[in-house]
Amino acid sequence: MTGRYGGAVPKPLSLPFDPIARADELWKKRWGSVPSMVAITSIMRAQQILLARVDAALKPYGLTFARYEALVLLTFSRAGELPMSKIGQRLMVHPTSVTNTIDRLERSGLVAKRPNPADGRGTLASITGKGREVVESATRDLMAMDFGLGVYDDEECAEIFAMLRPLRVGAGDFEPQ
Amino acid sequence: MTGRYGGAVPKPLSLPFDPIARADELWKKRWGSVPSMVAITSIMRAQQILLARVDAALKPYGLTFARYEALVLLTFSRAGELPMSKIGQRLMVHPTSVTNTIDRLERSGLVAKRPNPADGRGTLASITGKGREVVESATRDLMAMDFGLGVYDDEECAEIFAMLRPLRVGAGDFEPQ
DNA sequence: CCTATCTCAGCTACACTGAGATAA
DNA sequence: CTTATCTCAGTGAAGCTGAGATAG
Repeated sequence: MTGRYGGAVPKPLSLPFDPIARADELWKKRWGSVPSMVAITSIMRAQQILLARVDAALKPYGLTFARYEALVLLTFSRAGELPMSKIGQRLMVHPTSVTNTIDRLERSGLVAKRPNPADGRGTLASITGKGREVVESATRDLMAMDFGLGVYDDEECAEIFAMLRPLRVGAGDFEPQ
Repeated sequence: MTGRYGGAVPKPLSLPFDPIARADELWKKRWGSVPSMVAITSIMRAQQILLARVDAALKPYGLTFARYEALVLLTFSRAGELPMSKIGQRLMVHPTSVTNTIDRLERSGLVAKRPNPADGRGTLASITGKGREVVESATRDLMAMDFGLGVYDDEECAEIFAMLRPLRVGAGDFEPQ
């Protein structure tokens, strides 16, 4: 915490006004009312805040949120292992990103890789005992901090989920119902 | 579009179920009900979807959303110019990121830099005529696509803003009221 | 002297493209 | 042969730390 650099991301100077509301006012005068601009800016900033909080909580484990999600996904599978391709589909990430993520988890000893006996082309990523321990501890920590969403109660969290679901449906993530 | 790579980010295979709802079910059995996990995952995915759409729309202009936001901010200032430090505070980004962003805009001829006459340490970033043209065109495009939020009407966009505001307040972004 | 502003070098995490090996 | 799976190399955008120059 040496560099103060004027107060940027971690602890901003607390602007005397809501920057998004301010942008909305100026936007209206120039280009007309655009509620979607206000909404997207809110989502972008929310993601930034939450990712910073969660990544900070995961740092002691040498995990990022992306790697944590991969570990959880493996935990949820029957045998504790999944093909790389399945991981990419479920986490909505690029295949080369899966390679990268799993390689790092492997280097940390949290995941092992082995050829897929059912498909000579494929590779299985399987969670190790150490991986299971780490995911348990990390999950306890994240739950204790409500994944950075402590200002909301359970019902409000459910509303956020419901509110954003149509966007995911519209993006073709899954077949509704 | 040569690499099909199994269908990842651009056009997923459309899972037969909602992956977040599925995770919620499995999560409940193992760690108990955690609505905040569902909410954060929704926000992360929403941001990913929107950023991909907006960045695609801005690509013809050689802009990213981050650079576009910087241009808009300059457009909103009285003289079309702001100190680098102010830009960082308003956009909530790191000072070195401001340097990087503005340098790229300068290389594209959309922004010019000059020493701050009121503060010998500081630098002003000022939008150029070309920068104003580009931001006008880009804004027209983004508004035409509702910033990727076409599935929501104006009222729903306002709800998203209202819903996420307490999170930004809690992060110390600004003083409410 | 201390603080503020900005830049640079270097690092990390991540997404993507393109190419290629291997197997279904 | 075509398609699918995965890896590697390289690029680009972005964030951070640490250090240092310069000025208030």
